[in-house]
Amino acid sequence: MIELRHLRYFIAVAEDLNFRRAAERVHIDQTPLSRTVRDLEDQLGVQLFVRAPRKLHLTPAGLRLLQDARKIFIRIERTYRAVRETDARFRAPLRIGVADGIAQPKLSECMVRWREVAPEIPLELTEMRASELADALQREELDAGFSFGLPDDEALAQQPAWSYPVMALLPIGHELAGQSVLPIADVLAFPLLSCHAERQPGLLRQMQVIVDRYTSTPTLSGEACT
Amino acid sequence: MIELRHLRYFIAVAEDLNFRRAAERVHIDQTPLSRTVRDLEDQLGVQLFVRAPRKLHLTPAGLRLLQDARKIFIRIERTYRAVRETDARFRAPLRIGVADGIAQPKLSECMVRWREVAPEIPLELTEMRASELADALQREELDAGFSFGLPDDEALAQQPAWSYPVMALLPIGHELAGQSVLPIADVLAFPLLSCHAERQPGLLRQMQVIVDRYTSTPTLSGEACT
DNA sequence: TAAAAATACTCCATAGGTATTTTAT
DNA sequence: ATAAAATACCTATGGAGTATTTTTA
Repeated sequence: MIELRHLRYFIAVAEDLNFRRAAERVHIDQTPLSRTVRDLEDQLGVQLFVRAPRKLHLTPAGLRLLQDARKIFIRIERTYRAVRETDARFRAPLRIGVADGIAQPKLSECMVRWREVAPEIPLELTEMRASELADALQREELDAGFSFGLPDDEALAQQPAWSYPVMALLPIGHELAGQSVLPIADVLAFPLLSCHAERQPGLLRQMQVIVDRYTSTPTLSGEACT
Repeated sequence: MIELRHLRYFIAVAEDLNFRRAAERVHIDQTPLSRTVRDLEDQLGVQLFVRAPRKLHLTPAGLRLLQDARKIFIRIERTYRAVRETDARFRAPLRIGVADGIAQPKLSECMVRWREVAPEIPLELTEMRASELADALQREELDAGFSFGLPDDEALAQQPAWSYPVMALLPIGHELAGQSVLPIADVLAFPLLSCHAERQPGLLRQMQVIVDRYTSTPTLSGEACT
């Protein structure tokens, strides 16, 4: 079977037209070089060199092989480079930002699933504020992020990933305490504690939407998602 | 050093996504196959497969290598074919026709010289009549030929290759015998034996030219070429 | 005779094989 | 229990080296 070794050695001899010097170039002895070139000729069934005692020269077939073999090596090297580049691109960790105090259980579920789907691609999670997350995405310092929703921005795509139930936290003696499911309107009749406007702007916005919807439409009476 | 062996084995595994079956395809055992693919990965410094216990799949870099490696093998096979064709074309013997009883010493001189100049291209000499030679050249069954001159023909190119001295063969007691150099006119005063009109038409034509020139111009007295 | 390639042989590196273990279904 | 790949170890092919011969300028 013809191997690249054969072609490497052949090229050296064809370029030097001298077995001794060619042998030095490829760091082997003249003997195995001669033998390997001869082996190549046998396998091709073609004479590549005319071996005159003092002068060696290529046959037309040898010239053809020299030209093509050089191109083949260039192609092979290019392939190795492309493969390494592809690897580098895909082995870089997927950089994910987490903002707004996204709950950990969901995230670890995601990470477990990721390991099943693409174990060769590492994940890099970074906790940050929502505004920093938006900036980092803009600057392409992140590949994706999780947050409770960012202000609309043409340069950012937002998709719902999952949802949380809205819970009411009440003092023990509160008149609404004890019911497992509360109509939103009932809850909104009482003063509420807002979340931090700087820290969880997305969450605040979502809460605001709910409050607005249920307080400006008194006839609405459905239950909140449990 | 990465050899074609590595790429051949890699392609088999990448196509089957199963080391066992791939090993059968390339007629080796699963063990050396695994080892060789691993060796390829080490040399490239790139992971080509994701080895999950029951399912094997390519990394993006592996996919890239598969695509490129296939093309490389196609290119290599094409090269071998081109080299063999070049060889076949140039190794075909040079077909030469010899007619008109061309003297052997000159021909063997030519053949010796040819071996020096192009030992890898064999010669194929064929003796034939001059008319056959012309036909064979027309039909491209010969590459070249030697003769004493053929009738002019647009499709044939004729070039003087060498010349012979003209000798007079005389009976021992002849009045002209004994002189080492004879004026042509003296010889032409006697009846001459012509050569065979069918066998050596070219030679006959050349002799006729000489006879015509020297008998129609009685004042001419120079010596023939010695 | 000197210079270059081919021969004859020797050695060892490594390609390939056998037996076994590991791992997850 | 089974199936697939990895590990450990062994064998032997053949790639590479040393010494020598051949051949022609």
